[in-house]
Amino acid sequence: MTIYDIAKEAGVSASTVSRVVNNKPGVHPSTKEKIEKLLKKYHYSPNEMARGLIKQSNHMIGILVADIRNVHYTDGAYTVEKEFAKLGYCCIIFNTGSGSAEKTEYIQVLSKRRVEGVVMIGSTFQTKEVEEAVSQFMSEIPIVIVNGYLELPNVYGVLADECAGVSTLVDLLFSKGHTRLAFVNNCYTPSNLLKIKGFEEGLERQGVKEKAVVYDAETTLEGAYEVTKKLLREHPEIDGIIYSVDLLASGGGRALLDMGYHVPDQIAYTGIDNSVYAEFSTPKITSLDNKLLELSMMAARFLVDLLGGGKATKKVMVFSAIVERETT
Amino acid sequence: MTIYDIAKEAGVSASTVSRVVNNKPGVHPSTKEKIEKLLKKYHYSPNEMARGLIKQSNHMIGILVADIRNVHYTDGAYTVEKEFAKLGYCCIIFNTGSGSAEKTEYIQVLSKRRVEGVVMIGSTFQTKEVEEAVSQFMSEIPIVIVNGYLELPNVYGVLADECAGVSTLVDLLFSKGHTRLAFVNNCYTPSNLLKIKGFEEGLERQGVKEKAVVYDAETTLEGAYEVTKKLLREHPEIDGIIYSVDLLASGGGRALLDMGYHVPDQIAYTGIDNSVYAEFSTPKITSLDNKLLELSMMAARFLVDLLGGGKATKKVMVFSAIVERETT
DNA sequence: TGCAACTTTGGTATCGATTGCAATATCATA
DNA sequence: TATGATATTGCAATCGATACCAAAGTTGCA
Repeated sequence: MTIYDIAKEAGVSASTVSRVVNNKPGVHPSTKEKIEKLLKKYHYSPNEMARGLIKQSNHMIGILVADIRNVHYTDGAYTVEKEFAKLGYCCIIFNTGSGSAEKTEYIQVLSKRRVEGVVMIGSTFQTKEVEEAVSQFMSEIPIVIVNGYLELPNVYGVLADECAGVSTLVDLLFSKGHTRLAFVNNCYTPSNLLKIKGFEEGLERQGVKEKAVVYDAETTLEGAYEVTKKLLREHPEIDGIIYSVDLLASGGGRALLDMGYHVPDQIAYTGIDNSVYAEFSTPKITSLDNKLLELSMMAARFLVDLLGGGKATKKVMVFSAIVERETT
Repeated sequence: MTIYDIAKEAGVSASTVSRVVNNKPGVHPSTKEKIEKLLKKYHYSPNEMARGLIKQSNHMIGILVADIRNVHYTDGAYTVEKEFAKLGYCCIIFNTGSGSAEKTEYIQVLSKRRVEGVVMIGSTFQTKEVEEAVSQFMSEIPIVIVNGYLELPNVYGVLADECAGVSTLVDLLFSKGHTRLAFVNNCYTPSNLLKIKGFEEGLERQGVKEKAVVYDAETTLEGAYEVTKKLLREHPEIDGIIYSVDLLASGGGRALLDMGYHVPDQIAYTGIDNSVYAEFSTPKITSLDNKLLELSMMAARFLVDLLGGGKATKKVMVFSAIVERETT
């Protein structure tokens, strides 16, 4: 059912039907009523592709999510979606994974779809390849990155200050008397590099002169378990561990228990992300809440403002908050 | 940058450029090369709205998710998304919430967007209102519902057999010597009604004559906590509880602990959904895995087949599996 | 050289809407 | 009844692509 079908049956022109569909003035009440009746009868639903084509605007935005294993990220995506659905926008969501190749591919797809704005969620969007793809295919529309930033005129960033956050974790551990700290990392994302930086800065601020102890682990419970055992074998003096993600902290905590350590007196540890792992592990894990949900909400608001022709801050850093539980 | 801009600069017609863009034969190699150079130079990206309009197909599908608090649902949505992204489809995702009004609204939105297929995730799509909206606005495209079904020619269902599942939970409890059972329900969704039915059928099969004990609780840890206490005050004989969702089981379990019950000897309980609550609560909760991820994957495959002109089973019931942990 | 066969290219209609302008109808007033 | 003002309506161009068909150009062979 097109606007022409309706027009023919009503004995009017397509223009008139269009006016009725869009509730525009200048249509005789009786004509309007007749047309409205037909619209209902045939459940007419305007073709948004055609409309988008002529209007040069389709009320679609794109959402790219880097890591769907992180519930905060997916929740963030839905937050953005809800915010835009309220405004009558459609969201095209792609789960890009952590690689750059897929990301640039999806950037091109979104460009072809002529989305009017994009929200990217994840620190892994902060790469040269993404930057290039954006500047080539998306230089005309506003882009807001959650937990990332690119130095381009149309890109805005809403980031957790993970560096500062982790250094406050160091402070916390020191304040509880844990001064020989180690960091267990899972992978070298921009975000994790900041965490390590925060770890080192925290130690420095506390006057520690030696090189920071950093171990690598697989992103699994078992990986963390093994690495934690290895860590304490090689560095028995360690009495505080910061894990780059809660998952690791959960697996590591189990290792500590099995090794007979008393938590948190003898050894304390924290996770990062304040995920379900932190909340539901035994013992419950002290963690750093990056407030990704708030960040996503802020990103959505920014994009809304930008689409409305308004301004937004180019780069916002939000402080993370420590959620203290039973491991410190 | 449109195809005409490229054509003008190359000194050819739009038709020729179109042929090159779509890699169609019949273009002289030298012409082709010249055009390709320009396409790269200007980062030409074809307007998919225009393309969709003329081609009468835009490679978009819609995903409606009823409940984003259920991680399995959101995971399911991403599973579907990934499956379709592989095939070059775009997914428009809407989080509809549990109400019917929003659902019918989003069905209309998807219809205007001319999506070629839809996946709905959640039992709450199984309502009269949704059925009507679908038959009015979406009778021409294939729809697959995860955990739901509608009696319409273009609707396909992939469901967990929750009724059978819960009755096997009853069997499990009986086999462990727990014969005075209660069911704690959170809300009366079609899915939960089936669970209750399974509960009653299970009891009947085990030869229980009395009326099944069913309590209602808010969908919160605290709600389950309170209701569990009330339940055991009013029915001290109860020695087994099935909670309609893991969240309740987690909260209820805490109440049992606080009341001094010994789990699972004195009283046993289970959740449903096999969510993080089941896995991470202490004690770890025995739960029913509805295999929503597999269901979603199956739904995606069905829709792919249907879009490819193939057939799919109208309604598939998948057996749920008990994941036994520490509470039974 | 002439003609058929094939390759390459362009013209034009089309998809389903919107929109400015022109045309017509309606009405009030002189 | 004539006139101008206003209310309705339709025409035709447009958005950015695709696709069929015709036209032009090229090649091979008699």
